[in-house]
Amino acid sequence: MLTGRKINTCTVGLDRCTCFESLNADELELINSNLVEVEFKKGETICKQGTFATHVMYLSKGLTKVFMEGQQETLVLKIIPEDNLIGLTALFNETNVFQYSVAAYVDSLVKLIDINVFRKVLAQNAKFASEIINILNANTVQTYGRFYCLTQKQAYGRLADIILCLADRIYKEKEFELLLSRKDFAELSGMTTESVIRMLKKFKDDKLIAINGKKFTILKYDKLQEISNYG
Amino acid sequence: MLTGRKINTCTVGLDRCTCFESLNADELELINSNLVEVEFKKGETICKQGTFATHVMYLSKGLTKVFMEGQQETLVLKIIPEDNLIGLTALFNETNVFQYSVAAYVDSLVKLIDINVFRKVLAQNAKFASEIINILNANTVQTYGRFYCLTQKQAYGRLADIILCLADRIYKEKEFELLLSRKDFAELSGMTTESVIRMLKKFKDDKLIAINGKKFTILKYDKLQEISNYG
DNA sequence: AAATAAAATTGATTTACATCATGTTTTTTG
DNA sequence: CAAAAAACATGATGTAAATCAATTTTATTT
Repeated sequence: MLTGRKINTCTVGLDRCTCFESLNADELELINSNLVEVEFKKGETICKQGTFATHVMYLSKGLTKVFMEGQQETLVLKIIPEDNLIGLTALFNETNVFQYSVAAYVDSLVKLIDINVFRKVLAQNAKFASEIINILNANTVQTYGRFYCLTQKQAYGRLADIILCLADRIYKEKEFELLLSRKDFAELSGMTTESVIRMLKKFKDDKLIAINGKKFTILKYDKLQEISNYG
Repeated sequence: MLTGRKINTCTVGLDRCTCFESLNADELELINSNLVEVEFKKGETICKQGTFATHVMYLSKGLTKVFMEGQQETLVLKIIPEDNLIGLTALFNETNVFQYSVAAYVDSLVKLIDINVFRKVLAQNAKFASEIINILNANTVQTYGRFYCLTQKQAYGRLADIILCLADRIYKEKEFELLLSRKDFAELSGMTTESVIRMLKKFKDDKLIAINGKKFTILKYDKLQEISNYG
């Protein structure tokens, strides 16, 4: 029996990243002097699966997806909104290679932090390391939730989930302009584009949501929540 | 394109847990004096989703599964063989509650380490913290692999996967006595018991494996590997 | 603004796997 | 060692969602 917080496909946390506050002036300076900020356009690849991990990334602006690429299939592991660290998994990876790709859903700003500098600070500042453990664990729990949803819930539930996630955690409005294409949306909810379209239409016909081009409006929040909790 | 190591549903790493070697005598003593060892019989619950996380666990002997329980569905997140830490995710969890259950596949021996003592050592020993980050990341990468397989591969591939995992990583033999029931086996490969039985029969008919009661023998390793890489 | 390309939509068909039903072993237990 | 209960096995049927095919709408380029 799942207790407490509802499990969803969404991986967007509500907390702000505060780990850098545990650094002293020297450490902060060390990080900042080994950092470059890069702009990525919508759709661009920020980090490519299989390449050497030379940086830890901090998304200062934008919205990204972290995903695994197979022969033809691709799996979105998580979505990462601004003010979050990306690529921590590569920190102590014996292969030193990114196990996933990261791409920008919208124009994004990314700070690239030298991975060895990051490692150095970790090894000397236990408080900071604890904060990072904290972040890693929060991430893991969220990914477990998504893992559960994508394997156990059926398509309508997953779709309802994502819609609520976008409204609650990304746009923070019941009405929003969807920035993702139907294809991205489908990938995110683990189904085909055609299925997403058909199911969105069903939601629309059932007056759970209103869709006007890219504008989405949630009409029956509770019903969607119910469907999300397995519909 | 997935590069390097093959991705599989198996979550059993090959490395031994060495993190405690970074502790000094005092820290080790602190851990050891706040530790009890408990025996769990096959099938017993070691840790229950939703309960307060008071301990980090170290599996000194046995084989366990970490799983999420839903209304009716259950998802095996990972399997954990001996000499591994369990429950690290709970370390900094704001809710202080286990997000998953753990159960023993076979008779197991578990060391329960007081979570606050563990936290204390983490906060004072950056080297140890780094090792833990290492473990967390290795775990995450493995879980991502399983996540990918369970969502993208079809049933035959997943089943081939698990058989290879057991042979390669658990029993380290091409012939082994399966300790799991068909039901457990099904749960682990993300399908129904009936499907597992049917597909095992197919593998048997195709002379990929031989089954004699609980005894499994891998006959065509390469073919199974091929099926696993999406068959 | 016409031409071209890409994205979105709709319908028909297929399929992998679950579910249901029922029978047969194997294991457990009084 | 029967009897009851799990676990294992197999066939028939159902179905959620993918795939395939075609059309319409929207966006991009010349």
